[in-house]
Amino acid sequence: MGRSPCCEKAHTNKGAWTKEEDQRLIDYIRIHGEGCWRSLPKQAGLLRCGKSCRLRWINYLRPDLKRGNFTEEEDELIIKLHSLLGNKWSLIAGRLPGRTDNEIKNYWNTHIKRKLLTRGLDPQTHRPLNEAPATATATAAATSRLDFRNGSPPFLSVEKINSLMDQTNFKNNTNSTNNKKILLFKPKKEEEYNNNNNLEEANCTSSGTTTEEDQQPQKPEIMYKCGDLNLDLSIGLEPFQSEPTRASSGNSAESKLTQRTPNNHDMFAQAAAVCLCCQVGFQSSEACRSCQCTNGFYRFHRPLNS
DNA sequence: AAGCGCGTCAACCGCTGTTTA
DNA sequence: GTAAACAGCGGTTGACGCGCT
Repeated sequence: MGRSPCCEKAHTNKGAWTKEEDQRLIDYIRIHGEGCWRSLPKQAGLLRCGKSCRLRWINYLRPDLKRGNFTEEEDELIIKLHSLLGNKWSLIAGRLPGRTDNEIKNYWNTHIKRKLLTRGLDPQTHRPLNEAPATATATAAATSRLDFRNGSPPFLSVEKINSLMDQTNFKNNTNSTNNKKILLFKPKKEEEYNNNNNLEEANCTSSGTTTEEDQQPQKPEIMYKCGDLNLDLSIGLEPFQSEPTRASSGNSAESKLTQRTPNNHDMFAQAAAVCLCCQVGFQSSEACRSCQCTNGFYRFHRPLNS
């Protein structure tokens, strides 16, 4: 049963790539495109395993990579995304066009960590360093960020949600049956209700302020979902039941979208997802351009070919 | 000039969820 | 239904370059 072995691991090169190997990989992908990493090395004449080829292409050879020279805006976006997502480098990279998860991870460890420390902030919790450890531990788990650790689904603090609502056009509801707070996005302008084909614009271009007249109750709430990022922004007044899944699995955030149980289905279906770029105040940034609306659902797109 | 320490980053490793035979 | 490989992720390692002594 099962598949046949992917490659002859005994006869593969390791370590730094040579220019010739790079060129072979580039030439091959230019002609045949990405994917099928298993058969790629053999067909491209490379003595590398497919995994190594994929990594080399994604992290180094892809033509759309920026490489180096992080801007101040990117710095701040990374910090904010990290405060929400934790060490989900691939998700963070998905919001930064031209950046790879590996590059961001390295940049975080070499630059941003230090930057936060000089600001007196804990790089992991994003809370002040002088905060009492016990308090910090308790509040970090309960209030600081989307917590994927220990397999728990993410949850946000009331203060985080209030903060996000201040920055965006959110309105909160309390679902008493589920004992969970649900965020509902409401576009500012009435015409945005009449323009359902442009929901993404309604979100991405909305300003951070909401006036009384904007709160028009006769209009239905428009639910936004985030396709490939689990921004199930509900908060548990007590933590969710932990799922026995591996916390660090990169695709778990996505797969959980389809792994919801009937018990929490309603809550999940109602949970609003948002454009993170807008959420963290980068509506006008380049990062926001990766947002895309599909079938009425709000989606984030990873950079090309990632 | 040599030795050392430190920072950077490409690449590897090991793990998990998904896919496929 | 099961087992094995694939794909992709986060964590870690080690080579390299640079600055300081």
